[in-house]
Amino acid sequence: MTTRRQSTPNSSRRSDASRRAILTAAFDLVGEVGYAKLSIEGIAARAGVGKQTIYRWWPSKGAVLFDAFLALSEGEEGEAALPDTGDLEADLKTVMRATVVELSDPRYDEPMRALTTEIAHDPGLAAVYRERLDEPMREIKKRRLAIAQRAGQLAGDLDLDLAVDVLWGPLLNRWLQRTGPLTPEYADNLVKTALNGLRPRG
Amino acid sequence: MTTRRQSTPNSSRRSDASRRAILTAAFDLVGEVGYAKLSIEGIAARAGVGKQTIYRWWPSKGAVLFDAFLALSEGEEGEAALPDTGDLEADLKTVMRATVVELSDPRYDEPMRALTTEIAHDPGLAAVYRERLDEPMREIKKRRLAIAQRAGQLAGDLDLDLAVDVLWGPLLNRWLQRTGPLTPEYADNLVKTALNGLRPRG
Amino acid sequence: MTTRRQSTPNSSRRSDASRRAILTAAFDLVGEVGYAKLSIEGIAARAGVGKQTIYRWWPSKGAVLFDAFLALSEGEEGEAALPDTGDLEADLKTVMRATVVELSDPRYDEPMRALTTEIAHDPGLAAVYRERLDEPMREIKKRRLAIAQRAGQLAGDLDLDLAVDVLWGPLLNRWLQRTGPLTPEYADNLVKTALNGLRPRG
Amino acid sequence: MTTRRQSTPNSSRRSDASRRAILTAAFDLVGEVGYAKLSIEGIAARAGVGKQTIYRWWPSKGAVLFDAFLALSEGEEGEAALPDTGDLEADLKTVMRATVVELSDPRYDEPMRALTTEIAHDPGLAAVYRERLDEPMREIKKRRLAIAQRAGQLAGDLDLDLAVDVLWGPLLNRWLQRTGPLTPEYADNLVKTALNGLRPRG
DNA sequence: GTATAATCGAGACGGTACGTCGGGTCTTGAA
DNA sequence: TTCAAGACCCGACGTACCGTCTCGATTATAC
Repeated sequence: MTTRRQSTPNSSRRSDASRRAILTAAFDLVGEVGYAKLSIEGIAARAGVGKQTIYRWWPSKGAVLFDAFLALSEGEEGEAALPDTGDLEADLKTVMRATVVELSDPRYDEPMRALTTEIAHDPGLAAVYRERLDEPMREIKKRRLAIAQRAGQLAGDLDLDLAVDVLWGPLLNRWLQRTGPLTPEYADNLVKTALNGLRPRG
Repeated sequence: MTTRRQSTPNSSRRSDASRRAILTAAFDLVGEVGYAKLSIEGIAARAGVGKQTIYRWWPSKGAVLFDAFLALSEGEEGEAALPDTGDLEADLKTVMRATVVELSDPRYDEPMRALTTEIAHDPGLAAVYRERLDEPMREIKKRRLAIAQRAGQLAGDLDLDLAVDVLWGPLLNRWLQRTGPLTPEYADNLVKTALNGLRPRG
Repeated sequence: MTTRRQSTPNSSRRSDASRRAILTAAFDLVGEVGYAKLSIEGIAARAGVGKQTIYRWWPSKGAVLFDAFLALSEGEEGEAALPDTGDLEADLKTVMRATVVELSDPRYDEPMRALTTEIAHDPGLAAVYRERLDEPMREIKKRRLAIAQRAGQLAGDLDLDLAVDVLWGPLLNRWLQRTGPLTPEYADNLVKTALNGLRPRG
Repeated sequence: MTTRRQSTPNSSRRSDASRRAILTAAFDLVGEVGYAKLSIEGIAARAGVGKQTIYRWWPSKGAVLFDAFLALSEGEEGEAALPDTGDLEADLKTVMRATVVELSDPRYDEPMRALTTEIAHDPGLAAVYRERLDEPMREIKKRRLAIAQRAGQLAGDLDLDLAVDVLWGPLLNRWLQRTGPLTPEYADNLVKTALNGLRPRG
């Protein structure tokens, strides 16, 4: 039997109850009052914790929030995979529609914006984000695309990282900047257009 | 046709010197200290202006910053157009490379991140942004794409708004989240891939 | 027929309506919100007058308030005299009781405290106060005392200025510092004690 | 009998260094710039203390100043007594002349005016003032008068509180309102007149 | 009987201070 | 040693007024 995997290196003295209370409080609060009004004091008060306990273990407000997200996605990792029915376009549409639903859920919208913009301003956080969240997710996506590529459904010389960008980038950008509404139809059109390209086909 | 005098409708009593000083100070400061450390107090001090003069005319820090951007892009509007050599792919690569250069310029990087994330958190600001900056720019892009479409270089049923998303979304997303480096090569590959699609061609 | 006596030297152009509105507003406001919260802006707003109109004619908040008091006591001056029934002690008690009543009237209490403390901090104002309000009142009091002195009811070598101090000083001090309640009995005892002295008689 | 350690009941966590620095700064500043220009911000800066530390422990600017006075008079209390040579008039003149000197000292004049006028406007402060400063001082004075009264030097039915008023009220009033100069002669005359009364003596 | 110049209401302006919030550090006493 | 609690110094918030400064729009003489 292996020891419990630990996402944050802990001193043996560290109170796990406090840690959990802080992450929960942070996630809840950012959804309630928004990122701008989120404060360490507020998190500490809500979590029933001294401010020092937060400062002792996290370097910044963004780091707490980030850990709160990590805690959420913990356990999903490793096993997750994109659906594979053999029909790439259909599978991607399914996934993209699910992403649309998730981004539209007010319960996740605010916290996710908070995390995203925090990352945009903090290169250090961005690096951790890439390593701990973005890369694993990207790997999952690339896995499905690689299967399709091997089956000749994607261009043989296609850079799969770029492919992920072309598929998800437009959606995330539209979400973040509210350039337009996020609908299942948009998800479908996006997948179709990205796959076929803007040029006319034969 | 009469010339436009005033880009922002002003009370007749408003001091234009103060307005300009504030916008300049805001833009400069956000580049120097970053958005997180940008303060109304700092802007006022740098601009040699009372705080009240800022609060009198702008509802928020983000709104000041936004106006600073507007002031920058003023005058360019209306005449601007994407290059048109007849070769769509080459033209788009030229534009996309220019965008890469601009986004890499530290003089614009911080302020643009600040504006972008501010918009992400403030729907009101987002609406103004769409109307005053995003839509005009998007129109310019769509104009070039429409020409190509009429020339049969783009799919006849292509939604040009979506096309703009597919072309620029990936780049902006990579920039904001620092998912990877912004290089001219990336710009080229992006354009090529978006035009041809992920699927194999002929 | 003589021309109207003018308490403040006026330019012929000065608007008397504004002047009156300002003094009224100042007096009313100091009674409503207290001296600490009395502001030039408030007075101007209440009087329906531009701030500059106040600054043009008065050097300070205290000066406005002072003029408001002058305006009140205008017209009384000159004719007023202390009662003279022949019985000095009775007459002084009457006057002192009236003073007690006036000082207890909430309509005058706050403004009078304001004026008094303003004078305490502003020697310039104090000088004007002495000349325009204190001296005239003191003269009236001394007139009555002089009559009594000539009638042998007061010590022949008595300094009447000091006598006024001894009679009214204790009352004003008790009022201002709230050292004790202001009652008619206190007024009576004060008069009696001041007249007879602290030493035993006879 | 145990020694008293703490004059003001303190939370156990309160920093006594800060408390003292604040009181000293307040007293010094009021003497330097006057009460009108005394600001919490200024006190905090001078004391090297955060503003919040002042707001945490005092409700108002006046309360700080008041405590500064209390701190000054601490330690003197209890032992102090008026001189008693057997000659009441001489003793009172001595005391009254000392008061004149103190009130004329510019080092005490401004702060004392500030305190007095603050008390005049704040009944709450006035109550504390009576209890902590006025009553103890008054008691000391009455003690001396009581001795004289028992010796037959003062009227048997004399109200000693009123006697204190009659002796000190005129002086304080003249000082505060600057009705006239404060001289040793005035002190002497005041004592003599108050003792003998305004009426002629046998 | 009109010019014309001082005065008016209004309110923007550069400032100072307000009283509050939260940042991040430090200390205390209990577990 | 860590924890909850919270005082501390500090910086910024957004507001209230300060006293100065334009702005037209009245007025009420002096032309």
